[in-house]
Amino acid sequence: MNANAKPERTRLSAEDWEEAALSLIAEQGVNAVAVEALARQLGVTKGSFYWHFRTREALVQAALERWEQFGEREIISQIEAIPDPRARLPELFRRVAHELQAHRVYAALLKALDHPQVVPVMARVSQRRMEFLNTAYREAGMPPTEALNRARLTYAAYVGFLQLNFTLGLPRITHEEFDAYVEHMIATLTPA
Amino acid sequence: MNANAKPERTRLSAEDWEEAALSLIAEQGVNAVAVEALARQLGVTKGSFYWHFRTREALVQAALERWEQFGEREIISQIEAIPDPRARLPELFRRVAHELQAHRVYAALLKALDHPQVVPVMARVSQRRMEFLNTAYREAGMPPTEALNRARLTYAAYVGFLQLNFTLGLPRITHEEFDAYVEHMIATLTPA
DNA sequence: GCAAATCCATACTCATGCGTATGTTAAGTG
DNA sequence: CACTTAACATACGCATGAGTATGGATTTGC
Repeated sequence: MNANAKPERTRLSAEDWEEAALSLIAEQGVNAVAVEALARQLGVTKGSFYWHFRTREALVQAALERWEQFGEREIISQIEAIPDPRARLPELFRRVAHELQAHRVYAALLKALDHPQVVPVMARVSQRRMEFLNTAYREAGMPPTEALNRARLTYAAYVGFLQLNFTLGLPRITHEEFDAYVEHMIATLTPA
Repeated sequence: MNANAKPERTRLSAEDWEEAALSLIAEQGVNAVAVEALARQLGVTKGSFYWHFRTREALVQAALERWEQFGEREIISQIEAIPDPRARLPELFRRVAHELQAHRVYAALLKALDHPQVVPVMARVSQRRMEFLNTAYREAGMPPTEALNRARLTYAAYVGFLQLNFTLGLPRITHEEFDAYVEHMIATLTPA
């Protein structure tokens, strides 16, 4: 019983360190990733760490690239499975809105953009997502130029929303208010 | 001649330190505000600093509050001077779009939101600006609930745009593209 | 069942950056 | 011109956290 409450005294791999670093980033930001602190949390010491990684920078890099690979997939494939192109965008909005838990790492990285290592990762991820939005708008019947600008606008609104409501804790919006806001977004940013 | 190229060997005041800290924040982020580095830049040593401020934290706090006070005023009063309420929002968008230089501090603070001292300042500033947008939308004839949501959406788009284009250097948008984007924002987010 | 990897602990070094202690110079002020 | 105070210099202490050196403990392959 109780397979991993006491961390299941097995030996660690590099991936274990990367996962631990990622969840620490999600909770306390990139700057909180300190090797001795992480080691304590994993029940080992620095000696272990410096066997798996040459430097702290290498760990952060590996963790970020790991997140970049396994982070998105889920929702995108779900949305592409929807047959009617015009139904995809509203559905995308609602899905994203109600899985904000999955966006905690993204939000955490947004508020760590002074760290030079996260900037290129976030740039790539944001670029891909905006291109996804771009084709979604075109497939919904929007002319190319307008679709690109609308994709930019939509993704900017998403990023800004995370900043304003996650990072800054602006006056706690209620659940009903939030749903109304999402519907307002759909009505404003989505083609009729 | 040459009144302040060689820093004009006069003695410093607390305000001088705050201004220096602010411009350093705008260029290199909050974490770059180190007292010894700042002292070198001002041509003095730590001894001077710890006469004016009790701690580094106090300097950061003072600099942020200084920015909070003298940061906004300009544009808001200019916009309120426009007689036709429906003309204010488009004009606001265009003004803000072309004075992005003035928003460098705001962008710099956006990417330093892991620092606990900047969060409350940014929360207050963002709140005030959103309320300004809110009344602007109502004065343009929008019903209250919709106006509030539209204000949230607009400001989120603004914040997100700064993040995507300032902090992340997403594929250098051209001048014409940018103007077209602004007009698209106006068409999408502004009442006809 | 024993060697060679693999994984980890212990005990350091070293740089950075905040803060302190105390001495020194330049302005005022009576 | 004495003397007080604002503004700075110099030289420390001290905590934090990265990285190293080296040896001990476990696996794993043969």
